[in-house]
Amino acid sequence: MLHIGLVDDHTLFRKGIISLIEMACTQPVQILFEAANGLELQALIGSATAPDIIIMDINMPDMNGFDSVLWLKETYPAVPVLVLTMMDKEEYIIRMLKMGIKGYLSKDVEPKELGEAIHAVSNNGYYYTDFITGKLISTLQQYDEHGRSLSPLNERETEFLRLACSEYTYYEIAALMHLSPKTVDGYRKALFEKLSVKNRVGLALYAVKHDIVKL
Amino acid sequence: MLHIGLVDDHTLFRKGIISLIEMACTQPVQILFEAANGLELQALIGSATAPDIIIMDINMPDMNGFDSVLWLKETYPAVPVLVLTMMDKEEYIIRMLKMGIKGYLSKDVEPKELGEAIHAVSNNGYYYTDFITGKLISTLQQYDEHGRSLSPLNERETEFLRLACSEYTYYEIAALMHLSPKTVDGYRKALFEKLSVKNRVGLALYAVKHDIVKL
DNA sequence: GCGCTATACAGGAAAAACCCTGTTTTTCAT
DNA sequence: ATGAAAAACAGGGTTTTTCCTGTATAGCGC
Repeated sequence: MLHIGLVDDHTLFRKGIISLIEMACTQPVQILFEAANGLELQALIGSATAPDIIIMDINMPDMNGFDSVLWLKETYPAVPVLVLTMMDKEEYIIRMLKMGIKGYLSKDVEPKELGEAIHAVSNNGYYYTDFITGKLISTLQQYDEHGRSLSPLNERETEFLRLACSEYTYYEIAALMHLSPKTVDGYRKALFEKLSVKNRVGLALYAVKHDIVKL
Repeated sequence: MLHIGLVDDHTLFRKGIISLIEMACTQPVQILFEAANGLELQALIGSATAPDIIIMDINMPDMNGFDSVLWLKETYPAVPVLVLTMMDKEEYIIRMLKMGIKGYLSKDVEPKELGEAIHAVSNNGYYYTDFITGKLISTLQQYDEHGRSLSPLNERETEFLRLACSEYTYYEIAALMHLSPKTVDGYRKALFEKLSVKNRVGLALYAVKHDIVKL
């Protein structure tokens, strides 16, 4: 018997997945718990035997997939996580892989593949598709010919970018960061170059797109 | 026999819904077709008898829910549409209701409610919950004491806002809109007031937040 | 010590954004 | 048709952003 924990904020999606798993799986499975977010997961996971696999979404209210996996790795490091999400941004996959998830699946797959992924994770310990491999390669290609990383921003730059997504003037941002306005001016210029944008709007949209600021 | 058409870009979600409908429905149902977006819907709907109900998502690639409903109302005006989405923004609901959809359901409901909605639409012709009513009321409250609308942007303002979320200067935006830079200046000022923002970054973030521009 | 790199900082200037006030034109309801 | 509202537009000003070039300092490898 395969014990599954399911973490996704959309009830209909959860129920649909459960229905599919129960119908399609060759192996007998049992849904140990359903959680709408990380907080519910924390409350529910202790009340049963540890699941053989946790299927996890990323975008969830209150406590998202990243924080949930982080907590799981500290508290239940042995429980494998299969991320099932429609977010297919490179950064998300990379970030999740670094956290030690065992598989990453798009919601845009056939039920058959979900079944295969579940069994692969429980039998082999992992399930990575060509899709993931492709994303990883495209990430590697985000380094320029000098081997320098193009996008990873450092602490100060990230802080500046966050503040640039506001109604503060650069002068005010400088004060908030305890820097000279001229230094902030340098940051702006450097980021324009790094992120290939031409003005502050470009910075703001980049930050939103890459979840450096949340809306 | 109840004939259903399903339009949603996520395969797993579609299959899950089908599994749920087939298991839970008291009445015998048949899934006439599955489409991943409006284009697929256009291609598939003619190849079968007209469905008794179409279940439709909003966020879809290539051709979204709005355009799909628009097309349906022109081509198959008699086919009722039940919108099933996770987008619960007032503007979306209002826009869809104006287009004449027969029901609006969040993906965050119990399967039971989906079944009820399907039967209500096919029997009574519509299914509107308290959730919708609440959203409608909160929309009505978006008018100030003078009865003026606070947020609904008109065509030109929306177009301007879209262009403001770019790296064009206001001067260039004026040219693109065939207006004087001074008029565009007026738009900017008016929108700052309307949207309670202080600079162009505020405009851009508002636009993203309200899905006036997509990232 | 000697380069190398990253960070913090300046002067100066041009461009763009921002913010008033006020005029003309278009639209539209009665 | 006509008066009110909305849209388009200007003059002219201040502030902010953007973009140069160039300097000082601190850390690090060898």
